[in-house]
Amino acid sequence: MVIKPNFFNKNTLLVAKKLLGKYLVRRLGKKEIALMITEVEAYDGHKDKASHASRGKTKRNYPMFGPAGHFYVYLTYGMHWMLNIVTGEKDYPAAILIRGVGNLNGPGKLTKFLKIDKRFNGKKAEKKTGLWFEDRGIKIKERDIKKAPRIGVLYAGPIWSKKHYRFLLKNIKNP
DNA sequence: TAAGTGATCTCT
DNA sequence: GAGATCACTTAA
Repeated sequence: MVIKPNFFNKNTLLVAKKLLGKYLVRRLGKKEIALMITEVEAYDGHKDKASHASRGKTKRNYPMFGPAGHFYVYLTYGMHWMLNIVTGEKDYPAAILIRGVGNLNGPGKLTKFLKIDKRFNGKKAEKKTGLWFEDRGIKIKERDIKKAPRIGVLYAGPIWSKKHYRFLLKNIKNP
C-alpha cells in the first residue's frame, strides 16, 4: 500500500526508524522499480547544526520548511543528487536523507540509479510524481535497527555530529 | 588517498 | 561579484 503524507507528519526520528523496511518505488517509463530502504539519516529542526535549515530558510532548502511528505532534492559536491523526504509540521524544518536502498549503498548512487534530480525537488511523494513510498508489510524489530552518528557532518561540531541520527538495518533480508 | 565538480552561501 | 564550502563517488 502507498504511504500517505501524514505518515511523515510526526517526530522526525520516529519516522526515520519507521521508514526502514519500507519501499521506495520509482516509475521509469512503463517499469516500476521497488527498493527496500535500508539506511536513513534524520535532520531535525533549525537547531540541528548539521542541517541545511540551521541558518534559516534559503532558496535551496525551502522544501524542508514545507509540509510533510514532499521531497527535498539538491546537488552536492558538484555531481551528486541527494534525496530527502520532508517530515514534521509546515514551517518546522526537518527531513530524512535516504542513504541506502536495496543493494545500493550511498545516497549519490541511489539517485543516479533511479534517475532522480532537481525535477523532484518540492514534489509530493505520490504515484503521480513517479516516485513514492510503499509499505509492503515488512516488520522491523527494534533490535534490527542500528544507530550511528551521521556521515560527513563533522563541521557541525561535537554535539551535533555525534548524535545518533543515522539508522540502518543490521540484517538486510531479501524479500 | 586525492581529485573531480558546480550550485549555493557568505562575505565584500 | 569573488571565494569558500559541501549530507559524495570513484579509481588508484
